[in-house]
Amino acid sequence: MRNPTLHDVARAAGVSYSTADRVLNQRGGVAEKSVLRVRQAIADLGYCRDISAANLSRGRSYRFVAYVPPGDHGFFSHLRQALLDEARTRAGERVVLDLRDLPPDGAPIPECDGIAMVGAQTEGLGTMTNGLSADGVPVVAVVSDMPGRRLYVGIDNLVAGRTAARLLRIAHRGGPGRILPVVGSLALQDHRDRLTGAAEVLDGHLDLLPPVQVRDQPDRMRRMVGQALADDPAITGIYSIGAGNRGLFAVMAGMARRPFAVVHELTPHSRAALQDGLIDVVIDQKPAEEAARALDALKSIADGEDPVPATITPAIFFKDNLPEDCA
Amino acid sequence: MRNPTLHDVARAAGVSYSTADRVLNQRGGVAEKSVLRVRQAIADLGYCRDISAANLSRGRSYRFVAYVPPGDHGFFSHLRQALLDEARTRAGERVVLDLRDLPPDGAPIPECDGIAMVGAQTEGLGTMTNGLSADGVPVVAVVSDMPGRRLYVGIDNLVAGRTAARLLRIAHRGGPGRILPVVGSLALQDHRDRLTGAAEVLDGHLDLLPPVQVRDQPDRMRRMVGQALADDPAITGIYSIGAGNRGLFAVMAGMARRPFAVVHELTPHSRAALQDGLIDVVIDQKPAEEAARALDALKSIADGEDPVPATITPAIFFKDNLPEDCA
DNA sequence: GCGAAAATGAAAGACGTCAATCATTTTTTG
DNA sequence: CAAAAAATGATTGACGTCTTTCATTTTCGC
Repeated sequence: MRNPTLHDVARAAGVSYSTADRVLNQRGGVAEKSVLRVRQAIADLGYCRDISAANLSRGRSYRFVAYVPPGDHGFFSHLRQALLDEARTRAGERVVLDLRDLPPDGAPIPECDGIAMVGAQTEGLGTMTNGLSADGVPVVAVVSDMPGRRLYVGIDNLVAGRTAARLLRIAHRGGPGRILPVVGSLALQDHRDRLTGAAEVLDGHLDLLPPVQVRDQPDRMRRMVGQALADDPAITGIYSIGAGNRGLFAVMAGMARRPFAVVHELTPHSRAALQDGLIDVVIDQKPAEEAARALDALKSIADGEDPVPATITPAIFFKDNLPEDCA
Repeated sequence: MRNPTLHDVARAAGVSYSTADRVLNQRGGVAEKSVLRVRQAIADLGYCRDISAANLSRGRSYRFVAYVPPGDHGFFSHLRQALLDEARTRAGERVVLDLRDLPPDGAPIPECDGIAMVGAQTEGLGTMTNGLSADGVPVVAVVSDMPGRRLYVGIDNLVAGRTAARLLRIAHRGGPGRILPVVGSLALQDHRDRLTGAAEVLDGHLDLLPPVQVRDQPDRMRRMVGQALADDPAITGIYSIGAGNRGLFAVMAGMARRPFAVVHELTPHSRAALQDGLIDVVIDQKPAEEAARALDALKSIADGEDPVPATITPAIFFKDNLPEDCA
């Protein structure tokens, strides 16, 4: 009925609790045949160490540090909130989260059991190998991947780009069209990935114009996209890959026949634009889910398990399937 | 640094551990002013009971029962597998899941800490009030809602229908079209909801034909949809609301100019059909996520917390954003 | 102010694991 | 075979909470 304990395992293996413990926790100094017998007993009984009891005993808490780029609005502020919320609901499971701004290059590595950080353009933690920072702390990349991390939790941006392109193709019904891609910067891997994915699916079906770079700035977005639309009235679709979409919405609000528009990230602004019919699709990476999965992963790693690479499938929102809670 | 313990709370409140415990666990027999002082101390220190320790002490395990309709293929078999997988990864957290077929009416209620069941057409557990079965066991509805449950974990079928309709509208680019809805049965609330949602969004834009009922049977689907398409060559879109889609794929495979097709649930068959271009969109309710959220909810309830109503946003799959793992 | 009732305090043994110590047995080595 | 080394067993006190028991103090009604 109840799960077997390590005592049961020891008894079944015909060894003492100490020996079973030495095997389980790899303390060494155990004869090969004893190791095998204990392993066998563990397998036979289906023993599964009680993590709660173990953590209680160790007096251990999961101290995690999350690094998120600063900014008190937009996507990253959502992510921050999601991380804090998620950590709070796990407070009873001894999870303590320390949320910080992305550190400058060469900042000291905090003493903790794991780090979640937005990858991207930063080198904050210096070189990492085997998913560990220089001090041996496991690092999980969130939202944006980075080299050397132990695990990446986030959407596949290539796939996101392909998704956007497929929606654009559907909206053109197989007919011709000209698509304007708008990126924050081509220096960002994420943006390049989305663009590449889109190009793959559009290729041979719709024309993909050279991308406009707006540095995630609304006013720049407004100016440059407005200009592009004026220069080329044949534009039938827009794929906004980065941030600063308020500028896009402003442009769209002033148009009679709008091109089909796909943007990223559900925010109060994009939500309103969707509802008002200024844009057609929002591809959202669900920061709440990313936060939850990131903490799951950090906990798994801290427990010595193999973290399950939870792929986040981006949500696709239209005017008609917006979630009720204001995001 | 470390979380305060109940001892700390007692000390801060100037009472004994016993009294603090009596307040925390509502054992009664405590003077009002002591209750207030303890509550204050809990708030001041931000005390949060260590659930692991509590469970360890109680020798408690979370014994949950899940009722899923029988069948060794298709959606429900996915759901079963997802539930088992999810339970296994939580075995270390004392979660024990007993997976059963949906019981006949009036079956005895198992002794356990919570029940997850697919709602729908069953009355298996008899009357429920306040989310509790007759024996006081909390019940969570999964996939399909039911009256009297404590919480529903699943997608909003109205929204799913609206989503499908929006995709159909996009695919028609504002032009005219005739949409054939295919349901399993109009007796199923879920199917009616999806149809209603679709009707809302299509209204005034595309013609929605009377629904075909195929009882989730592939051969019936094949026959009836084939007939409908032959009778009305002007059909430009199909929304398959229920199961039995293999029949649909067979019909589509024999057509030169296919209507735009939206179906539900990602299965090996629908996946293949999507990749082969036989259909255009799959709306999936992500059984793995539903399983995870259902267990989350049951655990929360068992811990006496208020479960967070985790809305599941259906995933929208095209040919280009299919997940890698075979579903 | 006296007895009864209510409130409080003190203590102890679980729960399953960890981590350490020390004694004892077995195996290896020369 | 004796000594050294390796392996094993036995035991103990945490960790934070639950639960129960029993003794003691405070409060209340009359």
